Amino acid sequence: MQESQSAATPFAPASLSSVIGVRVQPGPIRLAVIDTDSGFVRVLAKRVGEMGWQQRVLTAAPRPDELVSMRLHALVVDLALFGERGWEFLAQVCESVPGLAVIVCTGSSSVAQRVRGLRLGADDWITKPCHPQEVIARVEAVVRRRKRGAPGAAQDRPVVAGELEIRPDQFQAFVGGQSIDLTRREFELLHLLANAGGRVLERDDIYQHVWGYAMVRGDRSVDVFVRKVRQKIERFSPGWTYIHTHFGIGYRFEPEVPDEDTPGPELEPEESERFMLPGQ
Amino acid sequence: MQESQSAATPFAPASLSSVIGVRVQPGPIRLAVIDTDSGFVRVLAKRVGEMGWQQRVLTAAPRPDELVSMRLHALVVDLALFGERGWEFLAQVCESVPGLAVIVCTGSSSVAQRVRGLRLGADDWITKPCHPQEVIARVEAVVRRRKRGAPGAAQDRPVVAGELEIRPDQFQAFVGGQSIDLTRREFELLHLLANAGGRVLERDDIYQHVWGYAMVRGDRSVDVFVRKVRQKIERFSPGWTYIHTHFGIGYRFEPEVPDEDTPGPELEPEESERFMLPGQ
DNA sequence: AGGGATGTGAAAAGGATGTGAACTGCCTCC
DNA sequence: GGAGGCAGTTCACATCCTTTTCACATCCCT
Repeated sequence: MQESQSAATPFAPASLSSVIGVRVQPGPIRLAVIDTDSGFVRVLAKRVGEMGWQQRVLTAAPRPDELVSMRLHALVVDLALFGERGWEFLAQVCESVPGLAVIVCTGSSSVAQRVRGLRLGADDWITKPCHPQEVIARVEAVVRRRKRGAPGAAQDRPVVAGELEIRPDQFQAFVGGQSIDLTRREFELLHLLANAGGRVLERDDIYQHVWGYAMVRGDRSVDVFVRKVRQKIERFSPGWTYIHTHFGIGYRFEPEVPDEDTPGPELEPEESERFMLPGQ
Repeated sequence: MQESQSAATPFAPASLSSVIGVRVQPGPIRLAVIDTDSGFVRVLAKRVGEMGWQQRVLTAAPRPDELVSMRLHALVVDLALFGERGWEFLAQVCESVPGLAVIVCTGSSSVAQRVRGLRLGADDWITKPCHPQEVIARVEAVVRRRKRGAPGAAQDRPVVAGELEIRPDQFQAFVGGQSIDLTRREFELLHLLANAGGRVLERDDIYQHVWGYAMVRGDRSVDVFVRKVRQKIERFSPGWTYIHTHFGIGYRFEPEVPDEDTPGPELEPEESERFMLPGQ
């Protein structure tokens, strides 16, 4: 009964460990680099990959709406690529994608240029040549600062799956606007699974991520909580199956309405099939 | 702690939350510089003064709680002053005052040192000698990044919710024009919750924003103040519920009047749609 | 069929929150 | 200078909710 995984993302496939990761973030940082310096890009990409971040390398300026659709956390850009239009690009990006961390990484520059760049909205300005570790550290610093800015889970967008709506800002899931009444652990479990992009997550990984420490052999907590979540969802979204068991492995999230006849007696299946994979 | 006032004006009393908060920069940036390099400090102070910022120059390390009471937005520090204890100081400040922007400005350093500093929580690392304009631009960039998310002066606009009217200009809440008589912290707490747009705020976030520094485990201050605020509101607006508890997470603000005519036995009372917020 | 893995229900254990009150430090007023 | 009040903190206790644990049923793969 093994099932195939979901489609690949535009980003380099992230390892499971990076999804479950060490608690740096709700997930790995999504980073884009705009540069043509192949040596620099290669070295940086290697380090970024080691960090478990997702990355994209661009050699030309994307449109602002493309940047938005990439759902980036940070952008590293060499303004030299753009010549005179660099300032314009920088200003436009900073204005149209205010949540995006912008780090300029470019060759030698004057104080006046750096000040201008920072004033236009850049978050940092690094002078080449530079060490990739420093670039990474500065990206981290900027992203960290950005997340601290807004209390509450403004960073996570709601996920709609089948009749379910998972809202990180409420630490709660809803069906038809009504709260499922999940506890914190239950919610985190569901949230983790729903954001795994259809992958099967192993028990140990789930436990590690939701409970925060390593699972001891024989611990049934994950199973018990999966049951609780299933029950609570079933009460409000009968007929649907969201959490699938993979024997000997773990669990996988995917909304599935068992064929036909018994749709919702009262619940309209309006938002069916609207499952969106988180970001990417 | 030794200290010298570089600007004649002591810091103007300001909203506690504006120190750490998501708030837009209503007034000038409050900056402290820890350095003994009199030449650097003098030149920087001049520029800072021209910007209209408020500043303090310190020549020794203040305690974290002193930093909090200064209500700073940013701190520029030369780690060289501290010798080996510099890392310790940096780590402690960044951890206990998470809302404070920390910019290290120090002499020549290695990549490893800069990476270490940034990882410990510094927001930027500038190498001396440097141009004061660049220091200012970088401080601005960091502070700007932190206050993201609140367009305009929405945070200082009155909020009307249910029978409650929260007036930031008065540091007070009213019911029917009558003051609820909240204390400073009580008001800050209510104001923070009411401006969260219905999101659930975690205790740690609340504490960090209202109290200004990191909450230690076991601190019940948030709970106690929530009770005080609830009591005071209840006296003037009986029947309404404004602050909701989310077990294991924190609190959420949403005005709700229990309908007494249609007591649905087990069904949750419908969520109120009378709650309007300006921003968000 | 056998052994291990998972589903299920309920009781026990563990934590979190509500609440009242004592305690501290600071300020004002007498 | 001291009494009294106010704001904020800390503590103890009651209560409620959550999480863990356990025994047993059921399911799956070999």
